[in-house]
Amino acid sequence: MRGYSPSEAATRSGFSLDTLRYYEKIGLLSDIGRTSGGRRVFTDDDLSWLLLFRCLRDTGMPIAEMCRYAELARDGEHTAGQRQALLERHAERVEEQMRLLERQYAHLREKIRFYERLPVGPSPASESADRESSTSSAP
Amino acid sequence: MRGYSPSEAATRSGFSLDTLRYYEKIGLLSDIGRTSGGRRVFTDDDLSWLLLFRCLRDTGMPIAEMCRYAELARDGEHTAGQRQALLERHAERVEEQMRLLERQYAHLREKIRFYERLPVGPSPASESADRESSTSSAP
DNA sequence: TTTCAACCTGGAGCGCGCTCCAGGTCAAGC
DNA sequence: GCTTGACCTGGAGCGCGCTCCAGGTTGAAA
Repeated sequence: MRGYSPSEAATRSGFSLDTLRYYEKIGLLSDIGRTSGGRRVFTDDDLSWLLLFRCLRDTGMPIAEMCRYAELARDGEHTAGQRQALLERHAERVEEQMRLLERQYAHLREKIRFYERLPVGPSPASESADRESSTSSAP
Repeated sequence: MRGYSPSEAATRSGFSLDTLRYYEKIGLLSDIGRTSGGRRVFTDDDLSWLLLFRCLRDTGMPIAEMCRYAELARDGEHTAGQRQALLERHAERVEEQMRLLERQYAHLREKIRFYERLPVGPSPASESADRESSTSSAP
């Protein structure tokens, strides 16, 4: 149950100092402890919240929805069902995101293979042949 | 080699009409054909560019970099190497993105399993036990 | 011939998620 | 006691990628 300085919390969570302050300002983080002098002190608990937020942001959840989740958590144990549902909906979106990403990655790889097959350097041979489909400047 | 109306190009590419116009304005698309009356006519070739842009956007490439790619393509066959390199760098970033997404998806799933294990509804049993790690309001 | 939806242009506006700044305070080390 | 760097606040600004708007034109169908 140690306390972490703002910069330590920043490095551990991967958020910038400004972002941590911003998150507190908009109410995503709340009740962050302070020293007598007014400096923030982050607990392990705060840190695990931050890691969750890191997860949710990295998977594309908008901040407004994270706020909703945090709010529910603050409202107490009886919102557990809603929180679970929220995360499950998000997980589904993430799955779709992963499928899309994989599809488009395959597309990208195909494109790269097109270049790999290309005759390289100053070989005066086929230009404008073995294009992809059409006859003009293909991507 | 048919021609497509703007709205057809939009639905086929998944970009909005405004986005297509925007892409032309910033020079990402160029030399889009016009009717005598000034309406855009998209060719199959334009469409395949759009599908490539769709791929690159979906995988997170910034527009500026797509512009760079398009510019290189316009500069002719001799930039093929640069274009290939650009795509390969991007593919590497996409791979990292996929790894991160998968990691965080696992994290998210774990979180959800935490809720699934939770005693549900008005069972007066353990509250504030079987939390994740600490003793206070865990995420 | 008239209608009307689809299109055109230039430019302003917006939502998101930070990021930066000025001007000040705090506290650990010398 | 002084220095110095980490921290504080409120609020403005920014970069990105569109999105919307006003006001006008086009062209296919009825």
